[in-house]
Amino acid sequence: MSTPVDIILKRNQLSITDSRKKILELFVNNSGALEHADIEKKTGEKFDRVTVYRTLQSFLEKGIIHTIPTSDNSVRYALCKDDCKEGHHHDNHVHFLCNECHTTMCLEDVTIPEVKLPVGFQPAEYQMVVSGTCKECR
Amino acid sequence: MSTPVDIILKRNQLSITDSRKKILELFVNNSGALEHADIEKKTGEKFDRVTVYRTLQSFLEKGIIHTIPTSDNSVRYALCKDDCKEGHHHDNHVHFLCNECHTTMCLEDVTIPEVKLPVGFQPAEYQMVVSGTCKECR
DNA sequence: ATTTCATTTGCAACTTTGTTGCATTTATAA
DNA sequence: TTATAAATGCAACAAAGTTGCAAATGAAAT
Repeated sequence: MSTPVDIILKRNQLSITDSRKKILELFVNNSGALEHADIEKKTGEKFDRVTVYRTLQSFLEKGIIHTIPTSDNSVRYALCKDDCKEGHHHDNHVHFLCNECHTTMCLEDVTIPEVKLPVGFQPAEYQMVVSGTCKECR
Repeated sequence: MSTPVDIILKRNQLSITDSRKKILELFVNNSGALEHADIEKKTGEKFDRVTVYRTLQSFLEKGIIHTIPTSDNSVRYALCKDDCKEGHHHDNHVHFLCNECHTTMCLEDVTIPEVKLPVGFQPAEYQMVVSGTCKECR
């Protein structure tokens, strides 16, 4: 039988391994974004650091997850809602960073507004992160 | 005599030292944002890594520079246009990241548009980064 | 100009984070 | 069940960031 996680892996031509299943499950079951350290903790350091790096890398390449810009030196990943085209996907939603619980989440329903750039600037991608207090913490 | 850089330091109650002068000059003379590694390179590794970290930290605390969100694990800093209030400053402009020359720059004239968040979300700060091709590279 | 004193710097030692090559293990398909 | 390509874990490393402390320096007062 195929679990939801297996289906995602298959659809992206990734072989179904223990680490990929466990790590992808984390994203599916977590509403917020995860960074490398979170994953190591949540899997109980069951997998090698290298494996986690490589797993995240391949999820990223396949468009299963996307990164969220942060002001610090961490890299945060979140599940792409639906299938994103391999390579370039459309991540046109706003991200929210809660200053209380420090969770980063996707606001799938909030579309990034267009902005008028100075002459000569050719936009390709827009990223927007709003920080403040989230629904749960207020 | 006081150079422009000296004035900025004095205004922020920072003693005028060699490293602070040189590093602040980099920001004043560079249009784009700088990360730690850039600063070490551009100063010719004249200053200890620790000094650079501490200098950036104090500039940040005084509101002389601000960070720009990035999707990777780097931290990019740029000069605050005018005096920002110590601690919380208003960095309500859009940032542009060029995919050709990899420069990150402040678009001071482009204000981040407001977005309507789902009920319960209390915004405090907005960040927006547009990537694409800049004025110089097209 | 000289002295004083708090601040800043550089060094050393360390922790954490991320990378690479390679042998072993595992998943998939024949 | 077996063959084989892919994924994993280990080891060794490289890079990034931190901390404590002694020495050097800047600013203010004499």
